[in-house]
Amino acid sequence: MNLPAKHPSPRPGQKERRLAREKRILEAAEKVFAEAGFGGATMQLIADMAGLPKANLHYYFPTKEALYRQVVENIFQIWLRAADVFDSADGPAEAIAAYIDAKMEISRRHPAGSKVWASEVMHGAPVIQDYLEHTLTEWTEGRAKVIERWIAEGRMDRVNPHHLLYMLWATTQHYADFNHQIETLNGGKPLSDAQWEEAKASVKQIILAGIGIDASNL
Amino acid sequence: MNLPAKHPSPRPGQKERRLAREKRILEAAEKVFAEAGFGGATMQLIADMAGLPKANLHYYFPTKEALYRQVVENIFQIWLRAADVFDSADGPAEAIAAYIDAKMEISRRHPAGSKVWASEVMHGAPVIQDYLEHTLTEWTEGRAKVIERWIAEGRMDRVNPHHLLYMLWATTQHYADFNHQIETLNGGKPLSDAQWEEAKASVKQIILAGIGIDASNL
DNA sequence: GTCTATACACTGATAGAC
DNA sequence: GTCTATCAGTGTATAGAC
Repeated sequence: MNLPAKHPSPRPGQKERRLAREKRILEAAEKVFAEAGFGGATMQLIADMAGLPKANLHYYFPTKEALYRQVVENIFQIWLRAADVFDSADGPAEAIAAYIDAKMEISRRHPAGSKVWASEVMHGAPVIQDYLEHTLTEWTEGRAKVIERWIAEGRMDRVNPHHLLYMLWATTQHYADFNHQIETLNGGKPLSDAQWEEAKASVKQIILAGIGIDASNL
Repeated sequence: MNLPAKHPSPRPGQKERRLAREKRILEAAEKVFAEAGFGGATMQLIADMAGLPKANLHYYFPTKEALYRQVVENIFQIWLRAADVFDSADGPAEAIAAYIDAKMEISRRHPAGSKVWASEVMHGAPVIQDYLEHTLTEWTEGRAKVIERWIAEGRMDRVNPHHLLYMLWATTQHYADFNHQIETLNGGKPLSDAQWEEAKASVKQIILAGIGIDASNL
């Protein structure tokens, strides 16, 4: 006799199905939140894009805000992984070049995520404020100290470390957040592979030279 | 006897009153659109902030979109005025330094406007696309040519003019669009006068050095 | 576990009294 | 010219059938 368990016996493959569907929802949500903002996004749009009935969203994510929160936290994780490469090299030239490459690659592959992040911060970080105050603050202060050491060791010009970091963030994320403007100025076409390489090279050229680093051997 | 005209005889001071009220509405709208995005903004919020009944908004601006459009166009005008200083100097050092100063000042004085602009572009420029395609494209191509001439004349390093312009926009606007993040990293406090000066100096230092310009005499 | 139907709140916008 | 009252539409969220 079949005894359907009240709470579903986690049959093999069942949990995976659920996770796969959650992932589809999160990807759809990221796109919709990026295109319309939190206020302009509707559960209906997200559901349509994920290919399931609207009410079903509320089964996986109880509220619109919970879904949004999950999207933003995922983006922060991607941001953190890119931040790691800052420490993978032992000198300013390699570290900053690798960081620029990593962040430019995120802007290229995850423009929607970057836009959601930008929108969240622009609106005062209503859901991610604790991450800004702790994780981001610690990371920033730590990296500022590293930069100051490099300066003291004479390996780069004396610059304000915070403003250097802001410039790195601003410039790399601009290629995601303002990709529509960049495409319009590019004749309405997305940047080609070669143009992306030139963008990365240009950013590295100006910033590295700007802090007194000879990048000719990178 | 008093003869109230059907269509109000434009009494002295009447037109001014209307213009003043429109201005109050536009300022309130800019703030609300910046804080909540187009989708998250409500006519009720804007009306409350402007200090008049909701329905009255529709007397001055027929639809939410018309009000939004006016806000965005005003911001574009401010952007254009700042762009003028690019041509006011005859060399790259003065021109770019003046442009950075002007755009940083806008970020400081008009953060809400900058956020509305960023949001508009991030969402694909639904109302401002024609400005991007014409006014902005022409300005950008013109300035790119000027930069190329400076390069040819040996007055600055060979860099891609477009990516230099993107970096200028990204960096200066970052101080408005991400001011909440910057304030959080500044211990929860807005930048002081001295810190703003240091920000401007840092941006100019890195970018000018980055394109091979000696800024010691600026 | 999944979908249909619906409750309830709130939005942009308007009609009509003043 | 300005405000009060209200409408139609849409949004989030849920109850309950399957």
